[in-house]
Amino acid sequence: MKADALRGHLDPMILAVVESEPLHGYAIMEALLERSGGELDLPTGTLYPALRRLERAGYLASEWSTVGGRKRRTYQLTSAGQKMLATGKSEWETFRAVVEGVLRPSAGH
Amino acid sequence: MKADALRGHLDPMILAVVESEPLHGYAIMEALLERSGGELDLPTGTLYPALRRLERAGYLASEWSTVGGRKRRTYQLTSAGQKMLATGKSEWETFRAVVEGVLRPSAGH
DNA sequence: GACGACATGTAGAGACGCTACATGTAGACG
DNA sequence: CGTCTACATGTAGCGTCTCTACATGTCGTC
Repeated sequence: MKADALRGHLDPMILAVVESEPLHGYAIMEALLERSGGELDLPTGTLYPALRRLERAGYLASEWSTVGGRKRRTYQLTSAGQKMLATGKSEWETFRAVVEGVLRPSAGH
Repeated sequence: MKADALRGHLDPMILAVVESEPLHGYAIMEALLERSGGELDLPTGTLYPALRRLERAGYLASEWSTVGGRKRRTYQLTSAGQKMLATGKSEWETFRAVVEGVLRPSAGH
């Protein structure tokens, strides 16, 4: 999977992963890896800046904690984030319909 | 639909449109608009550079003609372009599975 | 003591879709 | 004749996001 393909689609995916429960960065990485069937193995240079961006935008809120001597920054979805996630899901459906409408040999060309 | 969403997905869409018949730039724009149900209205600053990029990469070949006093550059798919289109379609399926695996409330979270 | 898993982060590069601009023809309408 | 819309192609420069590479540190195990 090419890197560029992810553009603009990563944000809702991150939000989706923390929807049911707050997670810290590393756990978000693992969750994405698992939910994607091993396909989505984000480098830290992608994930952490994305998380900060989402927090700055008000979609996530973070909190530091220490577990087993390791510091964790745990992110949870804000109410704005929930709305954004819903929007993102809806936009994904649109996008998907657009791509498939173009890609599949249309009914009558 | 956000601009970034398109990143990395535009190329296969363009190739798909010229698969069945060669088209010139403006006609490709119209075909994309039609196949996408009016959603995909590309600005010329996106389409024309993309076409040149695809030609430079060897996926498209172009030829000038004049129709009704207007000059047209008509693009057709090369054999490399056909392969690329097949790859692109396959990658789209993967990508789609990844996004939906993450986005939809997973079976057991 | 070294290594792998856990955990977070920054700096800089590269790619590409967008806005805005530039150019020109053909046909319709008043 | 002048203006406007559709047709038709193109470039310059911007902004943004993901990536690579690097930096730092803990914990448990061998």
